Amino acid sequence: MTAPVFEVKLLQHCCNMKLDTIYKRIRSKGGRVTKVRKAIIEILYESGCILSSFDIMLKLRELKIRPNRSTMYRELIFLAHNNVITKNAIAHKDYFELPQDHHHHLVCVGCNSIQKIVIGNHLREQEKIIERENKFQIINHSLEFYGLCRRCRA
Amino acid sequence: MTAPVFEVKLLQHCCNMKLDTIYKRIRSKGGRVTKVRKAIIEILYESGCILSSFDIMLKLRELKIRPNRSTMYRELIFLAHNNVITKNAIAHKDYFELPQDHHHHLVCVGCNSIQKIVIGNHLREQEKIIERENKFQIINHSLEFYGLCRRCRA
DNA sequence: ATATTTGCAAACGTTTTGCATAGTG
DNA sequence: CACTATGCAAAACGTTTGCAAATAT
Repeated sequence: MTAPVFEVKLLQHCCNMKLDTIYKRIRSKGGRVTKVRKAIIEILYESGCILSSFDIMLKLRELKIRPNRSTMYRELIFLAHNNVITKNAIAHKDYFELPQDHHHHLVCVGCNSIQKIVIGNHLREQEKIIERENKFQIINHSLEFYGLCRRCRA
Repeated sequence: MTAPVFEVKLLQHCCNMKLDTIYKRIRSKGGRVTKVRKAIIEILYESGCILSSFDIMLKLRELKIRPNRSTMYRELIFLAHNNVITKNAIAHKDYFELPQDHHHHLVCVGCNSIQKIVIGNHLREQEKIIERENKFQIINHSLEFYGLCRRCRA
């Protein structure tokens, strides 16, 4: 019996939504497309990867935008609450990304870098069984692989 | 094409090691089997499930053991560092359990309860591919399913 | 005019630290 | 005796809150 072949590939820029669609959604919820809010979305859009609150704060600084910490945290809550970004707790910290095709993360325990990977969504089948057997309604899952990235292995 | 059938079952008490083996390991590392340390291990052994630092503190209180917070945190670090317990960060908090057969967790977003599930270790195959394709050496992974438990669904 | 967004200061919950004391092998 | 474990106080860390002022529609 041969092991099944899973598809594995890297993702680059691959947000599911256009920026305009995102802004429209914000306005449709009664929100305003402010400088900070817009910048956060663009930072996530440009980077194409998962970023911590702190990462985002740094990138805002690069853009000469210096919101108060609480403002930025509130923005992130607002955006996540309105499904404009997704929130993911990894190792005591919140990480954010724009909605994209189903994927998971490789977390380097050496340098704390996080990279995306796409593996076939084989958990979906298992989720159905888990829901049935445990009478537990699954909303989402989080799967991270911890290890050493290429640089840190050397 | 029929969906593959995955094995799903609940775990109860199922630590891989006997308590004596654990104590021996601690002594072999130059550690002492103190009151607090022993109690923490027994609490995890008895409960058979994953517990937060806070949970453990509460259970210690039930046993009339009231260590300082820092003592307990240091114990948990010591035990995890010596592979007597495993540490798992879920939603900004550390959770601990005794080493046991490979399993994952169902995290209820309603009541924050966490239950164990065993699913066939299908990730092992994928891990090999991920390691090869990404030149990333995987040490372990963490997989949690978030959703609503039976009680919270009602 | 009204609601949303912001800054500030202060608090939160969890975890870690430094240092002196107590306890154990 | 030398070393490990503990208590205490204080800090670190990421995040959240209340409230008043500023801003946008």
